[in-house]
Amino acid sequence: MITINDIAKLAGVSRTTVSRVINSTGYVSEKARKRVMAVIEETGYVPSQHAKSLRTKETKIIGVILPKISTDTSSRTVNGMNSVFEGIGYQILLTTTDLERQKEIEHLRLLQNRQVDGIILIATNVDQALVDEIKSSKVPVVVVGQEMSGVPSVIFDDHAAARRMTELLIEKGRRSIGYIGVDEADRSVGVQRKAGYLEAMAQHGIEVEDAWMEKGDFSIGSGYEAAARMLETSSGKVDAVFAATDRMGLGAWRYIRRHGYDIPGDVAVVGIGSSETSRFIEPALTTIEYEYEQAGSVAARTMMQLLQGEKDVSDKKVLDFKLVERDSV
Amino acid sequence: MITINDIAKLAGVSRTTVSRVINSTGYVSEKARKRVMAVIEETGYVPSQHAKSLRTKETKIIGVILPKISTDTSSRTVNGMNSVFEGIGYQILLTTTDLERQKEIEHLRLLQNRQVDGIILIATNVDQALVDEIKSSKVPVVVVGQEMSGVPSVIFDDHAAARRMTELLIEKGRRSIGYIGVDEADRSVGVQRKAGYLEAMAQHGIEVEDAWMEKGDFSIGSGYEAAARMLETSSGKVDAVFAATDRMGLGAWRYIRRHGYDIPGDVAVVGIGSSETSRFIEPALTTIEYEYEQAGSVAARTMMQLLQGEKDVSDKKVLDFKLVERDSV
DNA sequence: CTGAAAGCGCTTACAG
DNA sequence: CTGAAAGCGCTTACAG
Repeated sequence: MITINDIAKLAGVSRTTVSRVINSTGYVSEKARKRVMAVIEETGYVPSQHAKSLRTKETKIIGVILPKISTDTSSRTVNGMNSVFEGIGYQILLTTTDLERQKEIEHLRLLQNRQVDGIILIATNVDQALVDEIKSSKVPVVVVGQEMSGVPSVIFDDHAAARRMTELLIEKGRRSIGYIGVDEADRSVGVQRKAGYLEAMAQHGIEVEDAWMEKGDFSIGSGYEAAARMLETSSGKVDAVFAATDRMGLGAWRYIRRHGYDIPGDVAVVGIGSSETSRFIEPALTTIEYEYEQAGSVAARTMMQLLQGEKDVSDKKVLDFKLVERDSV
Repeated sequence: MITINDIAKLAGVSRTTVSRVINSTGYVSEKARKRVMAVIEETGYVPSQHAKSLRTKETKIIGVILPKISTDTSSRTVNGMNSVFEGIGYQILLTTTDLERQKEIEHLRLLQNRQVDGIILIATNVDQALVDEIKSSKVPVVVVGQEMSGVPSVIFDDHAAARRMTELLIEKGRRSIGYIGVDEADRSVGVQRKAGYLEAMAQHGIEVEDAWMEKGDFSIGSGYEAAARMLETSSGKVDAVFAATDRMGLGAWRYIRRHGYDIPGDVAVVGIGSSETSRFIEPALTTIEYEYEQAGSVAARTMMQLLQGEKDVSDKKVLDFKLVERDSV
């Protein structure tokens, strides 16, 4: 392996000088710079990041923890972050928990050991253990997708989005609106969205029946099952199904079509997330679109503020949403 | 920051001993080990990977270059690699080129600077510049998805898969089979699949008309456009469309349905890749399923062989495929 | 404008 | 079973 010492020797200067030309710091004569550059070019030398980091305590790497890499959500968020980091010489180190909660904590630790400069976590829960781990982190952490008091977070207005969607359904004349939610450990999806739905229903004086409330686990299959239970127990009384996520909405959509109901004639189906498949099916799913790219870039910019030691970094940025009305209502 | 020296002092031993208990190497008395462990526990000490790597020249990190993170293909491949690496203490550093070819080379360089132990590249082309970069790499490189002579690669049998699919269409009585391919810089998708299609056609004595051959760019939209051109110029003569990828197949599917044709009554549509959406639409798309998880795990295992300096690592592993017949034929 | 020297936090022969 | 010392490849005051 070729090192800074080799370059120094070949260029006939000290390694201090080589370091200076590499980093363009301090004074270096034009002649020395030229010679060093030439040698670097010839040899294809690249400085060891480890040695450098060991000295400077900086890695220019931001660790990103994703729940799942295969989703639109993840890729769009990462793209948003990339757009900010790329220009300023930062790199992203991606890890994925594959939806295992325990791994969020594990990866938080692993990334710190790798000496990343900061960590952006796309969170799926607000467990106390997670919050504790974040608060005791040596490096700045920015959370996306969940609100955590005292931790800089970028979130969507899940409550308002769900309320708006429910109102659309009510405007369209639906009254018996079933809801497919998820576990409440996920505050954003499990709690906020449900609250938005319930609030809209209450405001319009519609009493929500027990049989209308179902729960899934984010998967398409669980949406299918939930729709089945809902339509069986309330014996076809439901005239709309609101799924907290597009994937579960897709499952519900499939159950409903398979069992001879017309969408939206008999039952309307809506989701949240604007996935590719939701746009593609016929009738296309009405959904809420979140600006994931923006979430990514806002998170990245927040991280940079933290890294630059800015004091007044607000610990909560709420992003907008857009209602996308399609054929399923 | 707390270092190995602090631990040594607190535990009343030398840092050599601390190093030994951390890495479980050499002899350490039970008493010393206990004391050191206790101190590590209390302080929450974690060794600096940079310092460690600087000494050992090992990082236990494998860099992975993905063309796009949002696809099923990518996530399944990464999962396959994870299943191998997780057990043996290796971590994955993910980067994405977002389909820009130049970035494959750039990332190859960046990862080497980060001193990863090896690089797995999910390749989209076999440009000479790329091959050169790979061959001059300081660390082992394994390529997935493209055949590169002299470079260990894991590939699918694209030629056989396309031929098999074409034969299915012919068995079903189709004769005028249109083909939507991609640029030939991509040997696997652009060249091999087309060759398989052409071979099957030739073997069955069907002459392929110019108007049946179209080209797209992997996107859904390009499949739509290609189908449009195909059905217009050959004035409805085509009775099947074979798209080299599911996404383009989806586009074709959409065009065909929108223009009043029945699938599969008037036109059959098939793809390759087994994407989620392809399964979900009605009629569901007939496709080829590749074992991406297996590709990932095979690539990971090949990497480990390379890292362990094994001599007889075959530089070409060809994976199987499965024909998934659904409603679109 | 340039270089010698110290030091970042580890591991690993070597000697005991 | 244990420790002193050298060294991995850099950067950065400090002195000239």
